Amino acid sequence: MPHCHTHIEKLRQRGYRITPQREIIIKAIAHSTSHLTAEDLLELIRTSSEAINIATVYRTLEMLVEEGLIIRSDLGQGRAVYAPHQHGPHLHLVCRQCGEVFDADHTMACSLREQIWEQHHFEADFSHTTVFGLCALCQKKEE
Amino acid sequence: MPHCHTHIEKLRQRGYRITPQREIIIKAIAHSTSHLTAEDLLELIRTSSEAINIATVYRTLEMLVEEGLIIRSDLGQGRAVYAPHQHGPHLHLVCRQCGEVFDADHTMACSLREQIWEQHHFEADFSHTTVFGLCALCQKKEE
DNA sequence: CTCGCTATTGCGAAAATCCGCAATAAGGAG
DNA sequence: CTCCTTATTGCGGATTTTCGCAATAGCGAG
Repeated sequence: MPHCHTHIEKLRQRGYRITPQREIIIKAIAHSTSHLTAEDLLELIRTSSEAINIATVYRTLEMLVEEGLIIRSDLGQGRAVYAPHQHGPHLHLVCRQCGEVFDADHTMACSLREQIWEQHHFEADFSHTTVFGLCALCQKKEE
Repeated sequence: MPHCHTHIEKLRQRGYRITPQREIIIKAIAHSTSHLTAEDLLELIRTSSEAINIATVYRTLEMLVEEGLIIRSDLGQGRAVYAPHQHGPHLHLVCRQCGEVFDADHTMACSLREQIWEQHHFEADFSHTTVFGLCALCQKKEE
């Protein structure tokens, strides 16, 4: 919630036009504490304001992902979830079991980035990479 | 190609029924050298044999992923690609510009996996993690 | 404040993916 | 080999996500 205006300013500076639809979407996702599907978001918006076309929601989400303001995770099952990216770049640890998303410092990936560069001349960007696995809780449940 | 029968045997032992459709799909994907979408696979199959329903392709792919015989990566743009798991797990380096996919040795991520474990008790699985970035070619074009 | 360029929206339709259900067939038992 | 159980297929249709295109509307210039 304190980030809405920062985000909007950032987008404006990068040459994006600030439309009412974008403001609404940005506010809604910034206020959310957990990850949302595009449909969730649409529902949220519908209650508080004019309906926004679902295609616009998808396009805005795609843009926000590209600009690094939110993150998108494909959790399988043909559904993607979106979440605010409030504390700067980081890795996303997504639990395969419960779907929970944890943030990890992306600087841990520095040496890996260097190795990839040396071997493939590929400039890897770990600033919002999604890593699947099992969270501590679900590991216990497995036994 | 040498793995088809191993795969089929494995599935049989795990209680799956071996249908002609499954054999065809397993052979097609095992023979492929690169990543395929479900549609690619359908096309491949159509040329050599009876048409198989696309839903069956998806269901078989999902099952093979669950059984760990193939891997699935979401490369964004609403498309998933599937690849044999025979050459061992690997990282997917996806170029943001041209969309090309490169494979990298996943053992490079070992130390990162350990760090994540120490800091978050999260059991990360890098066996088919997708890393976005810029490939060597597109880096040159950027200048 | 008005004008003009062009980014953005909404709409309808196309893709991609998944799902329910009846019909079929794999594989074990006899 | 035949029969039975039930996993699997094909089909049609639902859902999720994307796309093309005409209409709309930000926002910078004047």
